[in-house]
Amino acid sequence: MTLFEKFAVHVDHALDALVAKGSLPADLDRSNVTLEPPRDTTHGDLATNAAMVLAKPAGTNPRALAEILAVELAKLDAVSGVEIAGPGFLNLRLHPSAWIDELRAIGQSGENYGRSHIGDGKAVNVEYVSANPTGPMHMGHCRGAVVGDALASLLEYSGFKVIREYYINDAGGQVDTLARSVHLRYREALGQDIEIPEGLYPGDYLIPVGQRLAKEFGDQFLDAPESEWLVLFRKSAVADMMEMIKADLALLGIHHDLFSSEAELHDAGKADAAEAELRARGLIYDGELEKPKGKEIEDWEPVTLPLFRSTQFGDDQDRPIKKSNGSWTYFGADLAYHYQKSRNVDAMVDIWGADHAGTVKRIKAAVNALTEGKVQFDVKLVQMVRLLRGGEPVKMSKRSGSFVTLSEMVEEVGKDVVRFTMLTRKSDAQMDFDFAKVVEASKDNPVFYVQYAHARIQSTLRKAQAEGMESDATYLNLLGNEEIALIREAANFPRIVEAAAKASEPHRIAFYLSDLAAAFHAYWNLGNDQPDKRFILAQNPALTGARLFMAANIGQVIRNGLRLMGVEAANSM
RNA sequence: GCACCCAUAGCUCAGCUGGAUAGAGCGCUGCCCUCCGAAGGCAGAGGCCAGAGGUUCGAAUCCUCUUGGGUGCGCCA
Repeated sequence: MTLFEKFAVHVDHALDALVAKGSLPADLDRSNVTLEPPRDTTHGDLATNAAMVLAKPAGTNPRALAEILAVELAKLDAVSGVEIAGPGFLNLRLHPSAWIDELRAIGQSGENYGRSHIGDGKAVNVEYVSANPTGPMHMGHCRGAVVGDALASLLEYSGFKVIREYYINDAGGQVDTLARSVHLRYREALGQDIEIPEGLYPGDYLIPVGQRLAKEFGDQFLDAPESEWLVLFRKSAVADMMEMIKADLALLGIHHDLFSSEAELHDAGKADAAEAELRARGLIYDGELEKPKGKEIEDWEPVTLPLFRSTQFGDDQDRPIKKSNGSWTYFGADLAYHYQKSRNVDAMVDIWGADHAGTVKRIKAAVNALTEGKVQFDVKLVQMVRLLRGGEPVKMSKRSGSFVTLSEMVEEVGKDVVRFTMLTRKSDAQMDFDFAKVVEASKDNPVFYVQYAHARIQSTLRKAQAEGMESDATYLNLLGNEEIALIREAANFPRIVEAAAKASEPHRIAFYLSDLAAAFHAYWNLGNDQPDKRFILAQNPALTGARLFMAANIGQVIRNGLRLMGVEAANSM
């Protein structure tokens, strides 16, 4: 149990005591009572809003309730002082030993410090990346991949049973385009001159696929009609693309548990089942679409299609689930996919690019209707990343097939830099990724800053060891105010992890680590002016051991945070 | 035309799901290496949290409207 959890219980018991005395009603809702470290450290170590939140329903005023609650809290051994402040905050000051106990707790928990059980073993499906299987991963996929992966780790660490899923869109028109593009490369491999028309994929990465098919099938399909090779080439090319994508993801340290195929979903009749279900509930009907506004469409003709009543859920239009040729629309297929998925889990999270923002509402509405709200479903949008180099935009042309690929990014700046940097903004805000800045060794680069703090800790431990001293928890009571301040920051880690998991916001870990690193660097610099504030004091092995113990455990917290982000901690730089 | 996202220091961004005097980095001003890593640190200046209403003990945070940016919007994927 962390220090905050312990004191939350203490506050609860103090309220119980007031109830027992008859000074507080028994049936008050305490869910809004919080216990937090105050922003301003002069306000003490912990603050609770209990008196303010409960005063009104208890029929009293905050100050009066605070007075009697303060008396109860002051009875605690670990509390050295209670103050009533502002509109009715209760500020608690703790004996240093309370923080030193927490430092010991970090030492005992080690790599599990920050782990929690708030997920209660519930199964959560996190679907991320899901790039179309038509080419290599490029930087546009990168942020969603990192955010999704970090979120999955975060949920796992918080006690959820996580399934990392990649949904392969291998049934739409774009994979037919892929197959045709590959057929061209196949002909090329057999010696024909080819020209790649507009609309097909021009990338070089399809050349080896064509060569492989040429080797496998000879000239069997050279002049054959499309109907003979399309399905075969499509399947084969998609398999190749997925191998390529998996290799790209592996460069970022990303490995999914489950790859599900849209085509297989249809083959298994899941989409039809979903449609039947929705029709039975009156959520699908046959009707006509309105002509889209804002854009002139010359060949518009009203057609009767099976429509989902998404207007019932706030969409501005009912949406078709099938096209006039009978095949599934993307929306229809996606609906079926989520329906299928929802049967095996307690919650689902999708990570989508912001370009799909317009469809979030309808899919959430549809899925909620299908699961009757029993399966929590959320879509996290990840905004665009602008690539820069020294402040100048990196030029990209999709038409020529020359975009910045994920593997190029990782090759240039490294996996850890990509991952950390992608988590330095909340995901629904746009971000810039500057190739020059992210590798800069300075304090305005958080990747470096955090790594540097960890490297300093490790080098200090190495140096101490060389001088025959080591981390020792025997004399932790020798630690002073500056050390306590640092421990206080480290002790925030479990709270941050929990909040980040609840909000599905992995970027909070990155910001926290920057704060912790700043606190560490500040502490370190005390030793510049005051030699007795350094870690290694030859004449004082007891204090040295205590400080090294603290340093080692600050390092542990940094490692735990970095691990959630999928970033390795540097031992030297 | 419509939907979604965003708007916080000169710049880039946090702000712990409603808490106290709104924070950090860059840039600017002034300091700190005989030293375990100065690749760092300390201090100062800098704010109408886009604007207007509302909700309540309390709003940058929640609701409505307005303004200004971004993204997307076909039976595409």
